[in-house]
Amino acid sequence: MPLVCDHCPLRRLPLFMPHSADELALVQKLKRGERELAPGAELIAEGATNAGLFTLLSGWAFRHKSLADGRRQILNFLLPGDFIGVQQRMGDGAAHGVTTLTEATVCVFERNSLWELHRQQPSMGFNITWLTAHEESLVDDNLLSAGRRSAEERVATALTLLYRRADALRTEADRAIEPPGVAFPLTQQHLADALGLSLAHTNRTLRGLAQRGLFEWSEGRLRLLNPAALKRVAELYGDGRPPVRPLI
Amino acid sequence: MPLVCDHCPLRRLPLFMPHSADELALVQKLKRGERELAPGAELIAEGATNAGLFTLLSGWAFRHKSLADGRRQILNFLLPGDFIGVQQRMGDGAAHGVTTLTEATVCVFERNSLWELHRQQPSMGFNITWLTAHEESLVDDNLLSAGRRSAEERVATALTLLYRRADALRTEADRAIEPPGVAFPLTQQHLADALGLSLAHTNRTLRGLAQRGLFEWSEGRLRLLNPAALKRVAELYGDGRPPVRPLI
DNA sequence: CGGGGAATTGAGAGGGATCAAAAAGGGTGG
DNA sequence: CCACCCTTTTTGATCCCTCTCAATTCCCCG
Repeated sequence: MPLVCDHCPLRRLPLFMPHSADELALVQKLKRGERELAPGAELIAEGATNAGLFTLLSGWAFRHKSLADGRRQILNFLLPGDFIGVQQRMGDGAAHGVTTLTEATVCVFERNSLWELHRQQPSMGFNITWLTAHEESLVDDNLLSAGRRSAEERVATALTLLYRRADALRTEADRAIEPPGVAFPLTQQHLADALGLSLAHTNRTLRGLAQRGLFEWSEGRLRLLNPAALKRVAELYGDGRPPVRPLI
Repeated sequence: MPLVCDHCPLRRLPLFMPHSADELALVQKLKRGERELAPGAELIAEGATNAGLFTLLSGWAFRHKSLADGRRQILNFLLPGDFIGVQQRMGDGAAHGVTTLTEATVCVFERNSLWELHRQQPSMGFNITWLTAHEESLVDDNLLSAGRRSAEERVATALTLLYRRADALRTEADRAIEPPGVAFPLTQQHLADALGLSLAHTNRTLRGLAQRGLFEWSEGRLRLLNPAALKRVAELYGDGRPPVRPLI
């Protein structure tokens, strides 16, 4: 039986802002159900023009597009709480695909919910704009990396930013219980596709940074052993706490 | 004296969708005035956290971010009708800057208009989401280029896509009157910064394609002499007509 | 006519790509 | 518990696309 929004475990995390009863009721009303996905499942096919609308409840996924000969670019990674499918109907350009990295659960909305959310609760419309603009800023960062950063800088940047996002989804209790580091369910191939590097070079670069003691990545978990040094390599500033965000 | 929205020449273009009287009245009410900018003027400084909100009325501009040592990445180009400043307050990451390429005029809104537009006219809120999502899809394309396309493919892609956008802003009458091609107020340095290439290599690549007779770029105008061949090099599909879009 | 930005062109170096293959892991059915 | 297969990670060797650094040449403008 599908989850009641009000009981959604994500909402209890400090990362997400509280919503009013009216807002929650509307989201609940528009919710069509849930869908479980296996690792590597295509939630939205590349080129789909009228795909659905989802909120990622658990698991990781990524947006991607590719060229005819198979070269693939990962546009950004999706973590729990990310809203999926807003761009699908609004571009002329071929749309991107969305594929899961792990087992995942998504909350399913009807396509028209995008408009209903705006119409019935303008604050939720604003929240959608917020999320869309925020995701764009992630893509901006990735473009800066792909366009202007060296391989080493790209890897350091990606590890740091993904670590921060993953970490922000945990409670203090989680941090105490879990083994060190955060779950990091990527393959080096995924990282390479996200950074615009070849697999071989991504591996060598990772290896180089790891041997300098900056991080440890094994058994699907990532541990930053020297976050300050990573930040320096990546030329990152800021405290790294992702901003409190809405949850649709 | 500032322009009355209802008389805005942009609205007469078939590229922009019609808006209701209520919608227009609200936009008019939130409009604070206009601002004229010289070429190369910084409309929003990189790193500004509480910048303004604008609609580009005339001229070209671009969004960009850069690294400490000066390497710069242009995220996407802004043409008349583009809405500017939505992302500014919503990211943790440092914000991008916005700089003009030509003389430009922007319509100035108060920062809080973003919320007022959503609140007072949900349809305009939806339009803002639309524009934000659409801009994200442009950045997606640029990331695909920077990450996975060769220099030649990047140049062909950028020329084709920019040509289409510029062309869509003209009326049939304009096309008849103007000299061949579209106004293309870029410098090769700008193109290089947008594509993640060096200036020298961008020049050589442009030269190579131009000598093969694919396009002509001189005196600030771009003419596609062989658009089909360019599309082929770029691996682009679709008819290239940008979708009809809202105008805030 | 001088000056400054933009476009070109050359030469040489190098960061990553490619191509291959070996080493690790991780299931899975027998 | 083991043999086997498939995926992922590593590592090596070589190549080449693109960058860097430097000059020139253009072109526009005062």
